[in-house]
Amino acid sequence: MTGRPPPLYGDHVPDPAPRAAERNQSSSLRRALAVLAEVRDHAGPGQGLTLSRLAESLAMPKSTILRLTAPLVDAGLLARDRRTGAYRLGVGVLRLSQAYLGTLDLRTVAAEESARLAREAGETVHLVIYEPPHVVYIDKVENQATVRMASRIGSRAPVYCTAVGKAILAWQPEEAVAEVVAAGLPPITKFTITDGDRLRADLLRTRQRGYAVDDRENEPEVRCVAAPIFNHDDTVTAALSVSGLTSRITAARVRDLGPRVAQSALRVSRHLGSSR
Amino acid sequence: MTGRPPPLYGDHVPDPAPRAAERNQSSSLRRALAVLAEVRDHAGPGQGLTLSRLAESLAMPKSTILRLTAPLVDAGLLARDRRTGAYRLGVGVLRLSQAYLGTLDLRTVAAEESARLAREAGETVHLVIYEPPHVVYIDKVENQATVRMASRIGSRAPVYCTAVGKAILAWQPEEAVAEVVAAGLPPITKFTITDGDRLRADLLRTRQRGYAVDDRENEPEVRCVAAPIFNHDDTVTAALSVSGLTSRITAARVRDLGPRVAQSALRVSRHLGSSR
DNA sequence: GCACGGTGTTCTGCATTGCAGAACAAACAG
DNA sequence: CTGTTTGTTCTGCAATGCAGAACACCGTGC
Repeated sequence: MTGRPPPLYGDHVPDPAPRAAERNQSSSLRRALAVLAEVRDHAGPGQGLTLSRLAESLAMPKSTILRLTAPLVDAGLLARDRRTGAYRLGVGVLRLSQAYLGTLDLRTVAAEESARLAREAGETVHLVIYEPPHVVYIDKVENQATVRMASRIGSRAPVYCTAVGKAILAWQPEEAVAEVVAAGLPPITKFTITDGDRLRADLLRTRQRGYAVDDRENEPEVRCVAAPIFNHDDTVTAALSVSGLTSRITAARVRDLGPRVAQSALRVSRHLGSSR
Repeated sequence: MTGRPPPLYGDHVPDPAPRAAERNQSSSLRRALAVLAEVRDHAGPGQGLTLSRLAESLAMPKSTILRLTAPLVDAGLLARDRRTGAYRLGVGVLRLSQAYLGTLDLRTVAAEESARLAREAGETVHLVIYEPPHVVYIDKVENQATVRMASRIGSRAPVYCTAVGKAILAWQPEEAVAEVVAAGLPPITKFTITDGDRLRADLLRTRQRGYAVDDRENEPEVRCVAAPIFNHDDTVTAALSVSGLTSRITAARVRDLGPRVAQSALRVSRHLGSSR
């Protein structure tokens, strides 16, 4: 999407014998999706992206964008401010994501367990899936008592500095870990693990005790305990976590919560057909 | 989207002089979006849509769908089951909706609805957000006919004696109500509710009928009807109201306005992604 | 075993369809 | 009013997507 390879735009290679696979790339469709991505990434709460700005940043003629844009607006994926004419995302995207979340059976299966965990722990519970190289939050159960955190559903987070990420990564093959390390481990807080060997040691401990811990590695005031959810083929593509402010989740509490989160995740795994 | 007019697909009108506007319709892009919509609408939790089924229901050749689909998959809007090859929505749609919800300016979303409400009711409409322990006026649409009231945008008001405040409070957890009561309910007018239990009873009625009423509780000559606006996570942090002088807004008129304000607020809620 | 109806995928000539520059219109700013 | 930005329409050119047919690939059931 952001990193679509060579057929960037404007590269007209006068290929004498263009293969079919190289011809049929739906360039217009790809460009339309590039427009969509551009609007998604650069559109502040205040204003959207104007036609000219889009044309400039995507290096396309305005007429092209106008043409590509019309169907997107009709479909509700884009909307146009009727005063300024600026583009923003449209309500249609909500329909998409709602439908998407509806198709996730993991969410349904885990719902009961998440709710119980949230109630018993009195903290916020998150459910994430693994979309390399990130984890994506697909469900959240909040305890009503605490200060509300921003809704995370749909947002992404790095693998190496979150409990859920590490819980998943710990059960991936070594290559996956190597890739994550190779991609770099930029520090988010001063507690973030930025060394590959230390990360591997942490993943080993995670496997041994059955749950992962994020001790202020992603947010300065948040501790987080997560356990892997095993698929029907015993691979790990999801995780369940309990997180909260450090004032509430102490080191001692982590040792109490860990096994309970692992238990909950295990029950979900069983529902999915895991043999664990 | 589902009801796009003539250029359905396959209608080749042998127009001798096709206008530019009729030529540039990005038919391929439109068809790609039709594919997306089809997957969105017909993809149960269990399985996705197979290529052949898509081709059949959309009346397109399989090769076309395959070609259109490739970029959508690359963009993450569609995903393909690696075993069955069936199409389902991809995680990319979450990124879209996440971005969409981030850019939402409540004012913009509510603007259209507020204007209509103001026009139909012929009274002043207010939009407020909840900033405990107050409500803050963030937009106002006046009817030109009446005497103008002092501009309220940005000003704060107590929760317990305004319709907007009560509309919001009625959908908060009991702790929030307790806090408000604990902070005290000083009388503003002689109609102000100053008793915690009476306030709770009023909030209960508000929940039951779907809108809140301020009967001269904040200003001696003003009646006000308000309804809650639900967020994308179905919490309430804003409200919409119609207010006017008691001479114009009678008790009977309140019963007429109530459901209409509730309707308007509901429409705004839907735009914000509420499932209500 | 081999035909079968069912998948998904590749290929290729044809012309429809999208391309982009230029020309136009409209809204501001100086 | 002239200049500079914006958004929009137009149109010749050919690149690009179109769709049918041909291919490869399962499984199932005579």
